[in-house]
Amino acid sequence: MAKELTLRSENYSQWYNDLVVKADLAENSAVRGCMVIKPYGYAIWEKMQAELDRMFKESGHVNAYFPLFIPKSFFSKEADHVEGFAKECAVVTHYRLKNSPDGKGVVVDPDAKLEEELIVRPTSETIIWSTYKNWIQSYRDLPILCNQWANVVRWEMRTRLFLRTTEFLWQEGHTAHATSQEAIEETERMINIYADFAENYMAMPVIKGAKSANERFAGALETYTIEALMQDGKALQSGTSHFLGQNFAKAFDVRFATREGKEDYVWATSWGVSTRLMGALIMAHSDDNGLVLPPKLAPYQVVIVPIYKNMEQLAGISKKVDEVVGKLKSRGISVKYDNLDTKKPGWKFAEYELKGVPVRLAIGPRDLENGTVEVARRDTFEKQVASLENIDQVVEGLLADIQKNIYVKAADFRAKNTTKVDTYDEFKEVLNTKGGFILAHWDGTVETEQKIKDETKASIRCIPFDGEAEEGKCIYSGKPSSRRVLFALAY
RNA sequence: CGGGAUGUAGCGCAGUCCGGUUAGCGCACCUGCUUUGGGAGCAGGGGGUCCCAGGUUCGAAUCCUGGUAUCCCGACCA
Repeated sequence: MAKELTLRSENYSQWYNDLVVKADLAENSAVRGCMVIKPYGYAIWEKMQAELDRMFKESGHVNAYFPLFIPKSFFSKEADHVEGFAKECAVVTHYRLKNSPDGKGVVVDPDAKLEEELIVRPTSETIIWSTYKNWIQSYRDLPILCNQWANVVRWEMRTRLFLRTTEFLWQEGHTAHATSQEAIEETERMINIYADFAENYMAMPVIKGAKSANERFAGALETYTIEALMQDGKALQSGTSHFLGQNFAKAFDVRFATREGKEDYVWATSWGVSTRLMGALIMAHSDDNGLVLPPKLAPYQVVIVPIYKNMEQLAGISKKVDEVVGKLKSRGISVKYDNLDTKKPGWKFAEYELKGVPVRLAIGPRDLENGTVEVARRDTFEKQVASLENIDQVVEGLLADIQKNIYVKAADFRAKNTTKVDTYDEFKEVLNTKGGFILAHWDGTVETEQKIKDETKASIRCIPFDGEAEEGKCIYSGKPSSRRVLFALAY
């Protein structure tokens, strides 16, 4: 029996443990706050990776790889950055183990102490900029548009499956430019790519905007973000793109000869998305029957379940299925035929719903006689009987429809849960009863932002790019404001 | 790192307050038969350092002390 699940319980951790773990996505590891991502979950990540990587390359970027370990001294070069990152890091102090003198297990060999400690990268700005220094002499060496797929470690106090694990997988882009203008354009280009990916592949609507000074990345002059709304009414920062100005170039002394023959520091950006996107995908679309995956990211878009009484019947069905599989594949549709004899059809139906497979085809003796197939869609649970003749066309249309439908559903949800408020009382009222995104006026000061956060836990998620200019008064201080900003409780 | 809760079979739990047969239940697993269009039924079976280390006791899953892990709430953060 499927377990009764309450999706909006405000306890996603419980929900993950009950549901997602069983859907083979991830489980907590023995290592503090780290994830074991099981094959099915990893297949989803690989799909995301493939699409993002393609988008990066189409916009002129290349991949590279930098070391996991960063000498401690690298961190003392960028003051703001250190302020933001120096605290919660894993530090390597020794390089050897030896047998314990008491014969029980092993101990760290005290003689193998490193002269300089190594930091397990929490992000790679410092090591990459110390490398770029050697790559850049002239404007002819610019721009550098590198991306790295890697794991990073941040020793957070509190971890949450997918959203804030000690180790996580991500990509981090680090670019170097000759002009401020060019770097700003790159920062914007990448946040747009992230938004495109979120909306058109993950089927998850996002709001693009700039972070307030308070929420900015350590060492950045400007941080752009995409913010998504989860089904429990909380916001999730799903991707960021930073304009770093010349901060890192100055810290790592990366200068170049300009076209005019002068010397200048290079301009930088960095941008990244992580396995947190898998959390976003799950929380944005799933229902009490399990995952709902957008067809563009589903490890297999179609599953075929045979229904039979004996092996002879199965053989007949399998023959027919082979034709269907061939037709689907020729249209670029990924399909899994589950002919395992050890599970029954009902079990398989439930299992693939849990895994979020967008379309399920069931073929039994009845269908064989009539030349039909039962087609079921995951997002609405609707079933129809279709002819085997043009099943590939039907499925192709259905996949496109599902991709669109779950986006529309999420967009509707967000529209219903976005509220404009004009007073602080109203603000608190909405926050406590309804949650979601709140659009309100703000006086632009760090003090006000911080006070609102301290009193309500709500933070400014972003200053939306597409917000209209509108005169108003700050809900907290009453001072004048020229536009609304986006508030929410966040993960 | 502060507050709270919980560690008993692969998973979910009861038993702990008030110590006392061989530690129990559901799911899962194994065998057999019947089943197969929405997580099958019956019968039989296997699986436990009761988180770890000490202590109290004739006797500890249960009481005491100290660890440790996980989860929730804060602080921190992609």
